[in-house]
Amino acid sequence: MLSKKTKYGLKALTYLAKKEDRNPVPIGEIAQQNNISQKFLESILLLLRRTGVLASKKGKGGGYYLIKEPSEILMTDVIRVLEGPIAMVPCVSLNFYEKCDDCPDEGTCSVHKLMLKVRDSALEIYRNTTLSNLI
Amino acid sequence: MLSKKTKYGLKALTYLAKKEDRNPVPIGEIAQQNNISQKFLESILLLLRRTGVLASKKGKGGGYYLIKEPSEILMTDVIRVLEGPIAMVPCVSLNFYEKCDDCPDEGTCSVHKLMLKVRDSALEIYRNTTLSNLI
DNA sequence: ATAAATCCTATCGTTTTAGTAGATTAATAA
DNA sequence: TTATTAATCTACTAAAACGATAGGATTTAT
Repeated sequence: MLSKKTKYGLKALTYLAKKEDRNPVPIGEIAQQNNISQKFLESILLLLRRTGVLASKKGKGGGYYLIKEPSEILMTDVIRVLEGPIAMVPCVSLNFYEKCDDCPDEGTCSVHKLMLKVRDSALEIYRNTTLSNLI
Repeated sequence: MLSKKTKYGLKALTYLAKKEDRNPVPIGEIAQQNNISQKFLESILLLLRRTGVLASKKGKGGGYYLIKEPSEILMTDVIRVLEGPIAMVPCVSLNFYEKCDDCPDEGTCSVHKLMLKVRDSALEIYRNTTLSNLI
């Protein structure tokens, strides 16, 4: 299941991308327009800022805004920040690889085999989808 | 993330599929050979039996065994039983559809759009993969 | 100064996950 | 019939993750 964090994060990014200008948009507006708990969204936008997807401006007239063109914002990056690994098992993860402690040999593991396919197909989509494709 | 339940279930099924005969295999053997907690595996195999993927025989000489050919056992069925919906959001699920309460219109929802693609690609794989493909 | 906004830390209730324990039932072999 | 083997059923539990919420500190524009 996709976490609400990812869901809300994607909605917020899309909301910002839809705006004509790139002026700062306050959290309150984003939260209201998308039916998201403001406090929860705060932490999500903060995370997106810390990882370089968004920038923010403090104080009156402040808010969050995109620093890159929507067509430059890849889903691979967004999903990895919000949801974590794209792979469903660590042993097939590119960025978060970990060996399974119960599995003696990845080469013959059925789960590994299947999840590798699933990861590849998801990756294919995320790599070829930008924020602008979602508007 | 794939649950251990699904992972263990898949491993157990593969283990059974690899055997030449279709004689009942006791839980203990499956658990040991695959480094799975026996008690946990019990509940998983029980679930697979109740949903018609496996059959069982009680008492001495008993155990679990496949009732269908591995090539007849589709990943769509196995995954749905063990992991639940293939879709990452209920609003794009074929078998477990639910409307999002926060979303006014699926047609314009960016999350919906993206997750539909992801579901389709996963479905494509699961539909075209059987247990025999994992051996 | 004041209002508006982000930033930061901590906490919290609920649900899910991954198991464990123990008793019961059924089949088989002796 | 009795002992053994193995599935079945019910109940419980510890830990982690999830989805928030609370409250204050800090920054900026007017």
